[in-house]
Amino acid sequence: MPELPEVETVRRGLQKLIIGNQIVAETHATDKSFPNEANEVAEFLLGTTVTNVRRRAKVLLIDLSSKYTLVTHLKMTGQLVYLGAERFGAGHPNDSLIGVLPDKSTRVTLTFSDNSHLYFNDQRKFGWMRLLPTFAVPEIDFMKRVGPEPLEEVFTSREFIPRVRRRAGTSIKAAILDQTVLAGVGNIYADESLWGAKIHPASIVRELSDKKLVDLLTEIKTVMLLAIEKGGSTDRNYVNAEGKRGSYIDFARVFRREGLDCPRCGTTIEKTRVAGRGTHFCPVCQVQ
DNA sequence: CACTTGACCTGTCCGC
DNA sequence: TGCGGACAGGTCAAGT
Repeated sequence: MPELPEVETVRRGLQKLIIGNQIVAETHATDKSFPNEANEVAEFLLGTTVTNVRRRAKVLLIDLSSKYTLVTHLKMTGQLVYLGAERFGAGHPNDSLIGVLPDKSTRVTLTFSDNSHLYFNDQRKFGWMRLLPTFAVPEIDFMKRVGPEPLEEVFTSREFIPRVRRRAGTSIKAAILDQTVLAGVGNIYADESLWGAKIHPASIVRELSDKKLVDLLTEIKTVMLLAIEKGGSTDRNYVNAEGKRGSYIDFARVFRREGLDCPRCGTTIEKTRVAGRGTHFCPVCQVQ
């Protein structure tokens, strides 16, 4: 599911909902979803309060007063949903995509002292949640290897171009999906950005001019900002911290629009496979 | 080293 | 309505 804009939307929601909350209980379905030992949980999670909610790449970081951090990767179908005490057991209000929680996809449940809850749901079980000392978070393999945040103003084409060019022999789509090149781009925003920059997703990196790569970085930043503004994309499972959908998909130009008209030139959008992923593009305005 | 493919899981959709 | 296969927003290990 979630790419940078979705995780950022969840982060913003949780920041409003759980900062200052005290955690009083934790349960998990399997050790794969939450591998920490019970004694670590008792010592560094239970009784602590949430001090901050951060994001790095597609990883969500919930800092605790114990100087530990709950590190969560939602992978394809993960959700972090908060339910206030007044709704507990009653399902979600309004336009939520979520029914009564916990449900069969619930992997981890945190209970706060006011009897509100945070649920980590994950249909496909690819995601995980781990308790780590806050200082140790940057030391995990993923954090050591992951590239720069695309929305940092200091991240410009000066840095982007040499990083993409390390993947000279592969497709540009594979290059920008590579989290060590830059952080946070996934399948939806890769397709959307490449359309914006008029680059065919299968173009080989070494064949692309620097100017094209400059355009691409501009598009990545623009698309990510718009997607955050729209609360992310709900293609299937994604919901924010309140269980609600994101609406970027209504503004998508190519993603999941195969058979429809390109909004720029009117040509029928095609779907193919690039870098092992379903890939949407306009065969006329996105040239190799 | 650079690059590609399959594996991890469950659910849904599509064609027969 | 049932059944098999393909596919789904991410990452990693293992293969070439």
